[in-house]
Amino acid sequence: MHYVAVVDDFQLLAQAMSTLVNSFKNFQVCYSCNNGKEIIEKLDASLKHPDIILMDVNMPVLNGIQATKYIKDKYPNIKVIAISVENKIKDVLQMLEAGAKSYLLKDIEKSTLEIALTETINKGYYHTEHVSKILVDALHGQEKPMTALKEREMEFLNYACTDKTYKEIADKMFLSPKTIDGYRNTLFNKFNVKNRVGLVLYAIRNQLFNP
Amino acid sequence: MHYVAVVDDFQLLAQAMSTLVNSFKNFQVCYSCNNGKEIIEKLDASLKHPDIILMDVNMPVLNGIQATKYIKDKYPNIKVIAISVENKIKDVLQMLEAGAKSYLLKDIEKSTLEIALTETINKGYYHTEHVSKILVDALHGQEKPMTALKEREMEFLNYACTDKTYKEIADKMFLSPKTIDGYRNTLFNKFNVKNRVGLVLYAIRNQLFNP
DNA sequence: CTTTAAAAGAGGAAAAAACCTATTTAAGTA
DNA sequence: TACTTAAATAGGTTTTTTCCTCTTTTAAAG
Repeated sequence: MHYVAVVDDFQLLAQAMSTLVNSFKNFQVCYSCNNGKEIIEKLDASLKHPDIILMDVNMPVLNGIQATKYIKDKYPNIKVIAISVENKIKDVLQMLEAGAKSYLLKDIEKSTLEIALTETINKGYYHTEHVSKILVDALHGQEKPMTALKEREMEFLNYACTDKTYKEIADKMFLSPKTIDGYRNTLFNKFNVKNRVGLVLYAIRNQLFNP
Repeated sequence: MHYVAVVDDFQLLAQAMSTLVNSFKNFQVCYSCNNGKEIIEKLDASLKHPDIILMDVNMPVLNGIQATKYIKDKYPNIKVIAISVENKIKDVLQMLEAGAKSYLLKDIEKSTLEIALTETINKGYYHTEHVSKILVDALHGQEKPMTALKEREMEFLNYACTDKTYKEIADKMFLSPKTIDGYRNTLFNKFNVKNRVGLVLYAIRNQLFNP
């Protein structure tokens, strides 16, 4: 019998997922928490630890990436499986880098979860096709190392993602409208877009701006 | 025994939620679907209907609001309980307006779901404190209930949320650029925005467009 | 068969956005 | 200090967007 901890701020999901895991033959939930801080506190307070932690990525207080880093450092034998509703490339890479053994997406099925748990116990990891693709792309697909934006460019981008005119943005940033013109063209080139709507969408899709 | 249908694009949650509902004494899941279109097709195809539908709000293909409207219209006896990870005021109001009997938030607990199901069967509705507050605020604070978009307006909106120029959109929609001009002005007024970036942001923030 | 309302379309004008090609300024470095 | 580079800035032009007011067409209602 292998013991599993479930960590998810979405309580309904955490509890339901526990029920699901308990229905699997060789697995049993030992505890369920609602954020990274809680699971760490539980681990630090108890002598017997779970074999696997099903860890949500986006949580308040302490998110899955931070919690996983801490856990891998202090309890390297505990295997962490990341579970997220989002499949943002950044999240996946950060989570795996932090030490997660698997990364499951929201469109997973009941049986997949059992397979993921079993494989993680047996082979030490479980990757869906989707995640494997992200990993491969990240390794030799140096296509878009996403040129880091400078402070000022970032500031402009955030204004560009509002209904302000460039003149208004210029005022806000204490720059000439012509300089704003320059920032716009720079970002158009960096992001390979051709107008402001393209810029806004790119920013949102790459988490440079939260709508 | 009351029958429940679960509709959620998050399969893991849909299946887990089904397990949870099945564990309640007087409830049993009759079917589980992954978007609004699926549930409607199942209802239309079968003679025996569920008493309650647990309906996610944000789903692809056909979202919970649209599905609920259809269901309340065609099968007024089926009670819909909305479930959402988001607690956006607009979502709540639209969902209740569409005919949902309850609106549950992501921080719900196992027992709350059972209570919500029971109350909805007995009293016809179940509101958490949080949702009640939104309702009261909405009554006092004149939140305008988002005029529904027409088919063609929706189509235009989706094109407007791309980097296409209005001329290109006109070509795509087989309309004159001047008519497109009209659609734009209509939506500017409906959404109370003043330019295309505002339109795009409004669409995204209100789930009329997925970035 | 009118009356009415909504959708589609048009003309013209002003504002904003987008695209060039420059020059000036500031800052870091050999 | 002189050299180099990037940020800031200008001028000028074209295209697109936005905002008016107005007519035609279509569809629904009395």
